[in-house]
Amino acid sequence: MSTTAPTRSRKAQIDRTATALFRARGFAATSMRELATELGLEAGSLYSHIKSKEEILHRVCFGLADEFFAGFAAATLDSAAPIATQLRLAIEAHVRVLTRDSAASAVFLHEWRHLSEPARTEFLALRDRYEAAFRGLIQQGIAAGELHAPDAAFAALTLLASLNWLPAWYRPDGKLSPDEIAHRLAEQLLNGMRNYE
Amino acid sequence: MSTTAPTRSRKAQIDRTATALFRARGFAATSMRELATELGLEAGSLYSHIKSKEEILHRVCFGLADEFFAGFAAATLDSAAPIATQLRLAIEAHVRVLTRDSAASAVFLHEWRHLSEPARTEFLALRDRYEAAFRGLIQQGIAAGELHAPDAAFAALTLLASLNWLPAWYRPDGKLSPDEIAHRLAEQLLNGMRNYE
DNA sequence: TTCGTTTGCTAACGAGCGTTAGCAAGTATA
DNA sequence: TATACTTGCTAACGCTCGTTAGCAAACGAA
Repeated sequence: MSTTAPTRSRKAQIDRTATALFRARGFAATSMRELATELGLEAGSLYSHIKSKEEILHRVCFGLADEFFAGFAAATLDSAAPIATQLRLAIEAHVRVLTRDSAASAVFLHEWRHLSEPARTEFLALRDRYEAAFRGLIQQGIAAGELHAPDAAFAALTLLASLNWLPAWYRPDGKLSPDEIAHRLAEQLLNGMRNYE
Repeated sequence: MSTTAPTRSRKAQIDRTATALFRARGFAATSMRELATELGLEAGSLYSHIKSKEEILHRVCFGLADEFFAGFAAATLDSAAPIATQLRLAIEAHVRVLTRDSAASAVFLHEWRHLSEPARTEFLALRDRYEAAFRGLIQQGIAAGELHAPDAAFAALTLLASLNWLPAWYRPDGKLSPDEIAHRLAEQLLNGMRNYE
């Protein structure tokens, strides 16, 4: 294990730096020479650790997909709990993933289109499954009378859209902690902004 | 006027085709040769009509910014109207722009980062101004007791995030018309999803 | 007819791209 | 000390990129 540890860390370091660049400039506009320079290497040296540029993107996108699914599964473990509670937990889990690594999240959200087939199709299938999970939760909530919405699919899209905008403005040193952000998002989405006096 | 009409239309045709490609592949991953082929031209011929690839992006991004500002101004013309009404009108205006040309909207939302300075900074300033306009409206609503939210800035971000996800899934031939979409978005954002029986 | 504009072509430029081959130094294990 | 692996270099490959120069056909306006 100790023999492979240095490899892993160098590889992980490449992934991290690449993720930051992919986020800032986009996948296509980031060159391997830029990435190498950022790491203090020559471009060719990168290929002692990775197979291709796209391999990095693949790892980031699918790695984050795993995290999102794991978070959702944990949030809905207690299927007897009120749907509103499960939904709140799922929102919090989602926000936790987004805030733990907002650069990787931004890449996950925007750069997946540069995956070539068949990875691209596989990725979209995963994303659809995740959206469907939220949609199903909302549908259950409507059926149980806990939630109201004219269209669960529409509500799910709006909900995820609000959450997924987070990496665009979240700063780890901002005034709101991830938990506070998750709480406010859940409140606002569940209660709306209208004041009934 | 008839002498400049063909020019305009050819240029506009290039802009439209480029916008569709920029949306589908991203600005950096779209080549001028690809664009030319799509138009039935050779790459060099494009430069009889445009000055550079970035010029197209610039026109799309700043053109849409104008449309968003015009829509907001029209929605808030009657400043004596209830804030909830103005906000609803502003949401509808925003959705109308997004649905009228969802390809250009997607480029506006995601590809502005490929503008070079100083255009990039100018663009971000415009975007900030637009966000501030929504934030101001929400603040007024909170002060007037029509809306409730712990943080107007937070609420504005969430609201725009929900709206701006629209180009990602909107289809002109879908079952919901732009007006219905705008109405539902406004309802859901103002009322939330929780059911109070 | 003449003139200017629009439109488009071919050919090429310098530059940068992702990636590979071959080599070598360092390091940990046996 | 011998072995294997990690890490990184230099040099170069074939390719694509955005863009330009120069030329030519078509066409409306005078």
